[in-house]
Parts: sequence; structure tokens; C-alpha cells
Amino acid sequence: MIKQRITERLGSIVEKYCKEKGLTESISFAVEIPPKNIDADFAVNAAMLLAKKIKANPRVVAQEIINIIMSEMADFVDKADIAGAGFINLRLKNEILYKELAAIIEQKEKYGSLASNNKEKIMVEFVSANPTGPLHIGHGRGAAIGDSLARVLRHLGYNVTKEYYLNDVGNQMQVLAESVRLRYLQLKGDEVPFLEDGYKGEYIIDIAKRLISENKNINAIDFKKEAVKDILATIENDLKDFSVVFDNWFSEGGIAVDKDKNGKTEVDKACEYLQSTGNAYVQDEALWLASTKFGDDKDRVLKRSDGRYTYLASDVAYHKNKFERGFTKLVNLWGADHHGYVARIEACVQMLGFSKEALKVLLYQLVSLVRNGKPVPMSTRSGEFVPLKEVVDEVGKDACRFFFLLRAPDSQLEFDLELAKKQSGENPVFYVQYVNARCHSIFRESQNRTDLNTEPDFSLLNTKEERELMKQLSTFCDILALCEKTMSPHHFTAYLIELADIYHKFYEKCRVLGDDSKLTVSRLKLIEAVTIIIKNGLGLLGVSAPEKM
RNA sequence: GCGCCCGUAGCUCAACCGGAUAGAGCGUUUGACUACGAAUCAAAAGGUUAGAGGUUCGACUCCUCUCGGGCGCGCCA
Repeated sequence: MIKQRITERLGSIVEKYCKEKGLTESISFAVEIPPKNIDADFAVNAAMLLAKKIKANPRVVAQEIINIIMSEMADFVDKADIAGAGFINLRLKNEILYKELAAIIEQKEKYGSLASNNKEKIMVEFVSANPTGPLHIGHGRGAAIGDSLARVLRHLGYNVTKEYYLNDVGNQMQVLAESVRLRYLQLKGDEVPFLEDGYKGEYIIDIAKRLISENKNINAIDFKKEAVKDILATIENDLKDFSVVFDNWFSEGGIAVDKDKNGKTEVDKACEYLQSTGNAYVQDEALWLASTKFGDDKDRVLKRSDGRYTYLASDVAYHKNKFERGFTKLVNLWGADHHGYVARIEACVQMLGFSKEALKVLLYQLVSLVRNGKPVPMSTRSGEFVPLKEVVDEVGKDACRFFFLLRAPDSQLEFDLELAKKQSGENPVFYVQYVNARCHSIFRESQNRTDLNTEPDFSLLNTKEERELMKQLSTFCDILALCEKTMSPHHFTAYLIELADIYHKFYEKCRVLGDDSKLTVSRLKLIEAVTIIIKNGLGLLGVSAPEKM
């Protein structure tokens, strides 16, 4: 928030300066956090950029801008000086930090929320794993990223819907049904061979066992329906244990199977619409999507020559449906193995009359598993996959989510199962949670004091450690903005680790419960703000903030 | 063969539109508990940012090429 305000005010100063120098347009400069060895709160590169434009000495330009800053932003800036090639380094007035501290304490969990001015309807679609087996660890990464992103966007005031797209039609469903049926027969004693490409997991046998225990006639059993029912229940439960709850589960059957009064499905209608607008055409008895018109490298089949639709046709109809439900921004979170699909779905969105920006496809790299130094294959059909549930049960939901969000989605993530199972301080989540526990321990201890019935005076918070702490607390909003800009919540893990680091240093140097009542009360307020930010930040990541550990 | 992503400390990874001495955690070494939780802190060691060239005041970041890893290239989902 502070950074944003500084940027705005500097913007008008720079603009004014540009006019004075006869430039027709202003420049876009950056306000940054300087490296740790520099004793300043913010660094501005405007002078260097301007110097280039007006062909002047950057340090001279910097001095001229500093003169304006010192006269126009005296309420904000304590000190401004030139460094290096022409950086303008600013030191904030402490009063600004005190004000921010007060805002955190007053607004609590609402701090940083912009609920009033932003109501855009956003859909975040993620996980969307086929209902053919339990979620594995790769789905977990998508779940953690998607859910946390949704939490961040909600905190920023967007009207967010989390949706799971359910591919409950198609070949794989037949294979699933057949897999269960064959297991059922085998359990009954028939020596039928199993499908080579069938689903070989133990859960298939469990489903068959349940069906046998219900003692129904085999002809009365809808194997597909029963299998999907059990598997979905498992998926939903595993997600719940991972603190992920969807607002909506969208069935592909609803658009590919269900028909309106004219006997048409939504997929039929979407394809007709594309044809009517010249974006789909018939060739070799198949219906093609002219996706090359919007940047794809080849056109794609929507309807095969035998009359069956492809998966893409359903997906077109699905995205059309999303827009029809009033969403103006769609976020799709896909595993990187689907990246070849991005171009064609972006083409679809444009064919449906929306801008390319209305859809954001986020790819996350797959998780590679290591167990005892050996890579673990992860195909759902191999029967050797590692379920999300197994890892969550062993390392805990908090550690698991934090771990997934520790890295940028673009990075391949190596998940060492043996390492993840170690429930020790090696996991950074404990380091962050420990801050909260320590603060609450002090709160409990402070109950024994009778002299704390006085108003805080923030101006007593003037050590280097306290100032660092207040600064870090005040950048919470900047991290929110960064997550929005990059559409990734992972910045919060780094932020919280840094906050924890600063807090622990503060803890060593500044005793909270001291002889001076006024100072004690002020520091109690400071660490109250710390607990608020830790709890908010961890909350955005779907991680708990225990008061005792 | 073509396309997308990645390559940063021993390991796993950060680095906010291109910015200052590239940062954390783990691991290693050495210190610190008779006041709020040592799940902590202080200090040390560890780097030609895969390689080569280019753009510029300035490149981990942008461009070109090479090498290496992952993934994708079907009238499958």
C-alpha cells in the first residue's frame, strides 16, 4: 500500500518534471526495494530513464527531482539521496509506518482487502482430474495453486468461483466401467482376463467389493455410475482434507449428453455457432475448427468423420457456457502436459467473441517424485501412482500445501517423499508457524501483568529491528498485488519466510514484556499486527496458524 | 524433426516492467539458553546465473545459436 502511494505521488512529480523539460509524455519508472546493503526503504530509477531521454547527467536529474520530492512529499519522505548511477533512494518517515501498523490492527483480517471497488466475476477452474481414480500428488500441486490463487483474488475483492470440470463421458468411462465389471466377475470366481489398458488400482477392487456386498443382480448394476460415484466421493474427501472446497462441479455430460427440446446438446449448438460464423468447416467428412486463424499451428477436428465429437468440442461448449454464466475472466490451471492445448482454446475464446485476455491459461510443471533416489512413475493407469492422500496423511496438510506453493508454478518440482515425511524443522512451514506460536505465548504471559492498562505509543518503536518489522508488515498489500499481476500465489511463501526471519531477529533484540509499561503495550500491539499478517498470509495459502505447537 | 517450459551455491529453489555487492531453506563449520517457546539467534564457508555471441549506462531477466533436462505434437481424453 505504501509502495503504491509513493509510486502515485512520484508519478505526478515526474510528470511535472517532464513537462518542464519539454517532453510530450511522461515515463514509466519503477519503485523498488533496494538491496539489503543499501540503507533506504525505496529506490527509484526515474532519473536514469529521464537522463537518457533528455540527454543529461543522471545524477543532476536525480538531484533536481529530489529537490521537488523534499518540498512536495515532506509528509512522506524523511530523506532522499542519490546513489550509484543515479538511483534516488528514499527513507520513509516513521509516522507512515506507524499509521500502517494502526491500520493492520484496526482492519485485522480485512487488511489489504479491496472489497469495495472490484466485483469482476472470475472463474478459476482447476484440478479437473478425470474421475477414474484418486487424486495423485501432481493434482495436489494444481489444487494448492488454484485454491490459493482463488483465495488471493477473493481477498482482492473479485467475485471468484472455483470450479471442477468433470470429464464424465468418453472412452475412458467405458474402460473404467469395464475395469470394475471384470474385477467384480473375478471376485465372484470367474477367471476372466483383465483389460490390458484397464485401471489396475486397488480402488477398482474396492468398488467391486462394495457392489458385491450390496448383492444386486449383475444386470441391474450401472458400473460406470457406481464407479464414478465412489471415485468422486474419494476425490471430494481428499480435497477437503487438503482444505480445498469447490463452489461448483461441472459435468461434461451436462453439455455433451443432455439435450434441449430440439434434441440438441450444448456441444451441438456450440459447433453450429462456430460453423455459422465461419470458424468451423467440413472437410473429409469431419468438422474442423479453423484455429489457425487465431494463431494455432494447425486446424483441429471437432467432430470425427464417424459423427462422434472430440474432447475439444466439449471444451468449446464448456468455455462458451462459462461466458454465458457471466464470467468475464476465466482462469484455467492446467498441468504442463496440456500445454499443446493452449493455442486452440485461446482461439476458441476469440471465436466466441471475447478478447484473448478474457482467458488466462496457467500451466504448472509436473511434480516429479523421488523415492529412495528412484523416480516414481505417475500414470493413473500404471497402478503405481502416489495418491495425494498418502502424502497429506504423512506430512500434514499444512506442510504439503506450503511445500507446493514454495516454488513458481513454472518450475519443475521435485518432491522427495522421504524428505516430505520428515516432520521436523526442515520444513519452512514450521518456521513461519512458530512466529505465531511465540507471539501467542507472549500474549498468554502478558495476562499476568497488571500495569498494561495504558495506551500504546508507536513512536517508542524506534529500533532498527522494529522498523524492519513494520516495513515488512506494510508490504503485505504489495505481495497481494504481485500475486495478482503474476497470477500466482507462491510469492506469499517467500514473503512469510522473510517476515518470520525478521520477527525472530526482533525477538532476540527487543524484549516485549519489559519494565516500561508504555513500551510493553506498544510492542504487544506490534506483535499483534504480526499475528494478524501471519494468519492472513498463511490463510491465503490454506495453511493454519496454530497458537500453540 | 517441430513447439512450449526449465537450467542460478553441495541439494531444493527465490530474485517484483532490465538496476546497486544474485538471495533463502536444507546440509557443512563455529558460537549463544538462571527473564516473553533454542522449532530460535549470531557468525563462517559455498556462484564465470549451463556455454557462446548480441542489444545497453546497466542482463539471471530481452534477442540469436549450441548443449542438457521435462513435456507436448491423434478424426485420444
